[in-house]
Amino acid sequence: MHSRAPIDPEPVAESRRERKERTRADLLHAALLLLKDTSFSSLSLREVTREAGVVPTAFYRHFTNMEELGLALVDESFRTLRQMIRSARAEANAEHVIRRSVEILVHHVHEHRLHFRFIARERFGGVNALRQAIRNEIRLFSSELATDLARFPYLNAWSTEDLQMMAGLIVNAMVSTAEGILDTPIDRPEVEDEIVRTVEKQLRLVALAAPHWRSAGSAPAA
Amino acid sequence: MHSRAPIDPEPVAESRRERKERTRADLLHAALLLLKDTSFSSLSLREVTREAGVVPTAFYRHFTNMEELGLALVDESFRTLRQMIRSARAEANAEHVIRRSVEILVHHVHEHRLHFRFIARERFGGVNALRQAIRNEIRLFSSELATDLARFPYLNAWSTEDLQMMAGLIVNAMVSTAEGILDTPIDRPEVEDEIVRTVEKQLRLVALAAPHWRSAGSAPAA
DNA sequence: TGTACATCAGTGAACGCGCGTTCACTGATGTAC
DNA sequence: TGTACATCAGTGAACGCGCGTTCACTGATGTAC
Repeated sequence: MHSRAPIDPEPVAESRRERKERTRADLLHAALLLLKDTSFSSLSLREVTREAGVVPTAFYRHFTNMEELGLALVDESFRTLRQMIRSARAEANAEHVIRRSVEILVHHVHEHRLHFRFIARERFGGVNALRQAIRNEIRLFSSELATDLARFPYLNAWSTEDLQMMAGLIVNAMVSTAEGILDTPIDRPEVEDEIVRTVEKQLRLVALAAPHWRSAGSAPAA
Repeated sequence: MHSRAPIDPEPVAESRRERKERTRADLLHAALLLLKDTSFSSLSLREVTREAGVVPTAFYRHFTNMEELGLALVDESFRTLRQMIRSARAEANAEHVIRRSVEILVHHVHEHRLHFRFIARERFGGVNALRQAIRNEIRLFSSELATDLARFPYLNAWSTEDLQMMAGLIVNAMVSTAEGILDTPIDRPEVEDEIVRTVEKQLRLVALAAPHWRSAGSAPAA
C-alpha cells in the first residue's frame, strides 16, 4: 500500500517525521492565532491544542512546556523580521531610502501581522524569558542598523556610540509605527496613511540633524 | 467610647467610609505589587485579595470585576504621570531643558516604578480596555507636549501637525527610556547612566534639526 | 445622652469549571533480516 | 519482496488544584428618635 487513496491528487504518504513537523507547526500557528486576543502568559496549553486539533497530551511530544513554545515563536517571528531587513538592505538607493524603508516596514507588518503583534505584546509582557529573548533580538537589530547608517554621508565619520544612539531613535520610531499599524482597523486606511506620513517626517527630521551633529569621532561642525 | 485604645498615639476610630477606602487602596496596591511579575490578564482576583489580606468575596464591595480594578490602576498611574509633567513644565528654563526633563523623568520612574511598569506592560498587553485607556492617555500627553514645544525658538512657526510629529518622536524616546530604566537591575547604575546619556543625545539630535525643518506653517529654511 | 433599628464591609462554605500533568494505551510507520 | 518486531505520535481517562462567583451570615458602624 504505497498510497492512501487513489483519488488523492498527491498520493504521497507523509513520513512520520513530516507529520510530526506539521503538527508542531500547527501548534505554533494555533498559538499565534489565539495571541491576537490575549497575552502569552494567559494562554493555556489546552487552548492551543484545542485550536490545533490535537489532544492536550500530544503537546508534550513537541515542547516541554508553554515557555518553550513561546521561545520558538520568538525565533520564528524574528526570522520573519530578518527577511525584512534583508529586503531593505538590498535596496541601497540612498535617495528615497526613507520612503522605501517605511514602505517595506508597512508591507511586512501587513504580511506578518501575527508575528509582529506577538512581538509587540510580549516585548514588555509578563513572561521573563520571552521579554529577554525579544530584547536581545531588538538590540541586535539596532546594532545592525547602526552599521548600515555608517554608509551615509556625514554619518561615516560618527563614533559607534553615536551611530547606536541614532539607530535607537530610528528603531523606536519604526517599532511605534508597527504598533500603530497593528492597531489600525482594516477599514480605516486613512489612519494608516497618517501614521506612515508621520514616521516619514520623523525620519526626515532626524536625517536633517546629521550634518550638524558634533560626534566624538568627527570634526566639529562649523 | 471615642477611642479604641488609650495607648494608641492616634486614637481616632476610622469611619466605615474611611475603612472602605483604605481596603480599596489596599486592593489596588496589592495588584500593582503582583504586577511586577505577571501581566494583568493573568492576574487572578484571588491572588489580589490574598495579597491585600481580605477574603475573595470582599473584592466585590469595591469593583465589579478585575477589569474595573485595572482601569482604576490606569487612572492612578496617569495621575502620577501628570504630576511629573507639571514638575517639568514648572521649570521653563530653556537652556538646560533637555537635561532637566530627563532628570525629572528618571526621578519619577524611580519614585513610581510600579505605576510605570504597569503602564509599560499593559500598553500593548492582552486586555483591550486597558490598552485603549492607556493609548488615550499617551495621546493626550503627546498633544500637551506639542503645545509646549511651540514656545521654543524656530518651533513657534511650525504647523500643529509637525509639532505633533516631533512630540511623537520625543515621547517615543522618553517611553523607551522609562522602559529601559525599569529593566535595569538596581545594582547596575552604570547601565542606567548609559541609557540617560543616550536619550539626552537623542533629544539634542532632534533639537538640532529644528532650525532646518521646512514646516508647512513656516517659511522655508535658507 | 440612650436606645432600637438599619446599613453594609467583610466572612466562610460551597459550586462547577478549565487547568497542567500522569499514565497506560493504540495503531500506523519504520527497520532489521 | 515479505515478515516480525521496534518505535513513537497521538489518544483518552483520571488526578488534584486554583479559579470566579453565589449565597446566607456576622457584627461593628451609622442613624433616627
